[in-house]
This record gives sequence, C-alpha cells and structure tokens, in this order.
Amino acid sequence: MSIALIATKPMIVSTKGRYALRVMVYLAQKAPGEYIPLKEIAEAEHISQKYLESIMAALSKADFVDAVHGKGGGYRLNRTPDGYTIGSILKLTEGSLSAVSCTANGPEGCSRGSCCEAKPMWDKLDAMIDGFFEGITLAELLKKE
Amino acid sequence: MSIALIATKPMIVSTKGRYALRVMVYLAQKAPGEYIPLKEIAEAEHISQKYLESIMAALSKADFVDAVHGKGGGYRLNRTPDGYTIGSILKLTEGSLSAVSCTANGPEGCSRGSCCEAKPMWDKLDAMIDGFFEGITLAELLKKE
DNA sequence: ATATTACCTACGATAATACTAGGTTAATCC
DNA sequence: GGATTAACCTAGTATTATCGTAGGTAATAT
Repeated sequence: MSIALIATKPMIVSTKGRYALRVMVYLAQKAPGEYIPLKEIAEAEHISQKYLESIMAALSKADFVDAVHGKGGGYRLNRTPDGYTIGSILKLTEGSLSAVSCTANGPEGCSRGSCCEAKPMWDKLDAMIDGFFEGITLAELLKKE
Repeated sequence: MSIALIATKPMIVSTKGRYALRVMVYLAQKAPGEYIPLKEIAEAEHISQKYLESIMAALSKADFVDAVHGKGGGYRLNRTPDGYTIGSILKLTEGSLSAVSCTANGPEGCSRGSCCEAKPMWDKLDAMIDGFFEGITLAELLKKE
C-alpha cells in the first residue's frame, strides 16, 4: 500500500517537525500524568508509527517527554504545556530553523559573510523567525482560533 | 573537477534564490543602462555560468531584466533598484516562500487545514516572512550596514 | 511466560537541488 | 558574409535529505 504524496518543496519546517508538534499537542490534550502508547497516537494522527519512533527517541532523549516500557506504558509530557515553546520543539527535531544556509552553520558558516550585502538581512530574518517560534508555547497552540 | 559542497539542509531560500539576488545586486551596482554579459557576472561572483543561465532565463522572462544577444550585449536592470522588492525576486526564483508545505499549495493545500491547531500559526508565519521580504527593496540592500 | 511497549540499527524510495553537456538563435564587428 | 560574441533552449546527472520500512532487543506489566 502506497499513498501518493503531494509534491513537496524544501521548507523551513519539515514533516518531521510538524509530526513532533502534533504528538506534543496530542499528549497535551490528554489527562496529565497519563501514559499514552505510541500506537494510539500514530493511529489517531494517521502517521507512520515506525517513523514516529525516531521522532519520539529525540523527544525522549532531550527529556521533553517521559517514557515507560511495557503494558500501561507509553509517553507523557514532562511539564505543563506552557513549559514548551514551539521553537524548542522545532529546533530539537529540525536541528535548525535557519532560513538560509548562510546562517545555518554558525556565525562564520559563510565564507562571503563579511562582504555579503545580504548577510544582515538573513541574520535579521533568522532572529525574527526565532522570536516568532520562541514566543509561542504549546499551551497557546491548544487554545483554538 | 569537483568542488566539495558544504552539507546543506532544506531552507526557505535556496542557492538559486540567493544567486538571483547576487546577480541583481551586481547589476544594480553597474552604470544604469549598461549591458553586462553573464560571463562577467559568473566569474566575478564565482558562480557556475551554466547554472546562472537558467536563473537569468526566469528573470528575463518575468521582465525583471533586459537582455540583448551578441557582442556588447548581456543583461541590465529594467527599473531603478528601488523598483524591486527582495520578495518579488525570491518568489520568482523560489516559486514560493512558504515555510511549511501546509501553506505552500494554496489556502486548501492541506487536508487537515480546517481542524489543525497549528494552521493559524503557519499562516501567521508566512505572512510575517512575506511582509519581511516585501518590505526590503534592492536599493536598500545596497546601502551597506 | 507472555504480551505489551519503548528503543536501536540499518536499509531503501523518492524528489529536489545544483549542477553539466551540447546545441540553436540573435546581435555585433571586420 | 563570415566570425565572434552572448543569450537562449533541451536534456541529462550527482548528490543529498526526507520520509519511511524492516527486523530486531530491552524493559515492564499481567
């Protein structure tokens, strides 16, 4: 069984980051403290469970969620939803939110950096995007509309 | 001859769009009305001339630049530098500046759109990025620092 | 013990970017 | 008119990252 995917273009936030966000939203909507098995999340959200596993590994290793094995186990949030910024979740899964490669590899990632007319613009853009995502918490995402 | 490239991640603005910007900046710094052959630009900017050709085709077809064949020919800007927004140049070459695929394919590009908690956030982000790039002209990019 | 669930390593399919190759058309200069 | 210059056109390729699959191991429950 294969599902036709809509043609994708490189984006600043890929499927991976958006899946992570959806899992976090799902967990946030559950009773606090309750452990939710990944199978349930994958089915409810129609996301490949196997693919989700790799994402959960990152979230778990970074201590964004608690995990317990075995029956009755699963994942749960570690903090209240207002304790997560969207930026922190996306940075963890995407690695970086830089909009251009010029700024993605540290301050000296671009050899033309010192003489590039556009560099200040990219820096400003990155700062703006970072501020945008760091200014929103998971809790705020839940309040619909 | 092959040049090792720095590992790249998908970005909102790819090499293509940044090359287009560099060409436009280069042309803007020349005497207005003067035709500049692509060979000169490619050498000065250390960009593959062949690759630039495909970018120039888009800029020319969209009437961002004038082009004349033959000796003494080349490309030149069509307007004064303040007549181009960075957004217009990037949209032309990148196709879209959407940060997520959810919003890249029109308002109804995502099947989950109507019930997605994150959709308003993506829309807001896109609007912010669009406003950012549309608020900067080529002329402003030239004024260093 | 067995079922459940997280965790780990490796591989594969697809698609886009960033090129390369080789030509054709149009303009200028001698 | 021929040669040169330079834009334009079509097609192909290498690399890379994303997205997903496959099959196992470790830990916790009944």
